[in-house]
Amino acid sequence: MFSQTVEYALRAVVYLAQHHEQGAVGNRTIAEATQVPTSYLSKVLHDLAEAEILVSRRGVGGGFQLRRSPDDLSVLDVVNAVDPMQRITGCPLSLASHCEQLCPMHARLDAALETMEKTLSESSIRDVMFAPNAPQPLIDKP
Amino acid sequence: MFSQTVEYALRAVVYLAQHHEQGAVGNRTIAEATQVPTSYLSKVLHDLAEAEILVSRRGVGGGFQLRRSPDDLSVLDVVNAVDPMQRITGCPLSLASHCEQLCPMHARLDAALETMEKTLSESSIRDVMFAPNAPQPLIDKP
DNA sequence: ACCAAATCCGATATTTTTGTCGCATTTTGG
DNA sequence: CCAAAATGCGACAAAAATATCGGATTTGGT
Repeated sequence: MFSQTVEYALRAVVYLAQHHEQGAVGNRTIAEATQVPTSYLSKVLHDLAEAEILVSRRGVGGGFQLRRSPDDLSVLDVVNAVDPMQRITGCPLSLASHCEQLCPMHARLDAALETMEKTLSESSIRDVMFAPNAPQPLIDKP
Repeated sequence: MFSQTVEYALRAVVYLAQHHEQGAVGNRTIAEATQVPTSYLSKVLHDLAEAEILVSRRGVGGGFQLRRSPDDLSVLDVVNAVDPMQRITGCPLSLASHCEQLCPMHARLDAALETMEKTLSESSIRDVMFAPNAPQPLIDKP
């Protein structure tokens, strides 16, 4: 249901949130910490930078960094940056009389998508970094 | 978010529910009515038959038919037959301390999946066939 | 018994997603 | 100014999802 790419992007963003004070972090470092293939991660990070979620700095001491605070960044923002949620807006069969109002079949599916979209938009990155009596993302020892 | 295959399977099942009294309906007929590629639909129908959602009868006058009533068949049943929902049960990174309890990041994602799964399981095929002031699935004229 | 209608099923093709590689470009420090 | 560290980026490779084709098999009617 969630693509591999979404999972990777979330790992990277959460990692950067955890190391926010450390300035820019290189692709290699993030890849190792998040167990994502290095060369693929560089693509994902690039997408996140294009979506203005990360800032990238080239050259020595460069790397990636969160552009906004983890409080102002939702999980949905990250998802949409790499693998945008596709709501059902028009009739997939292009039936004329379904254009204005979807049939109940597609309406239900879209309602489910809407709920999920809402849940993701209401979860900030900080929200998913800490929870009582639960381990922290990416960190083995509690 | 929903695969093409899920969309096709739902169209077919709803079509068969709409033509429940007519006995078995051939692949060709369903494909035309639902605007699904004929040869691909035959695979999807086969999967639905294996999942015991449809009965298939070969030979002259054969075709596919719902095995259960549309009231006893949920959207989730159809989804799981062709493209099973994958919940997040264990830590995708295999972190030892996350095995018992997921970190909040994965916990939230899985909660969203759980909500969607619940919604789909609570929607019967009959539920998505009719709604007040809405067109019927697959049928252009209201 | 034979023929035509229909699913079954395996092989193959196409497209998208996921992943890899190498080189160009940018930047800092000596 | 040069070398090393880092991203940018385009081309390529592999895997999975989607789609097509053709023949084997089953079945009912004549």
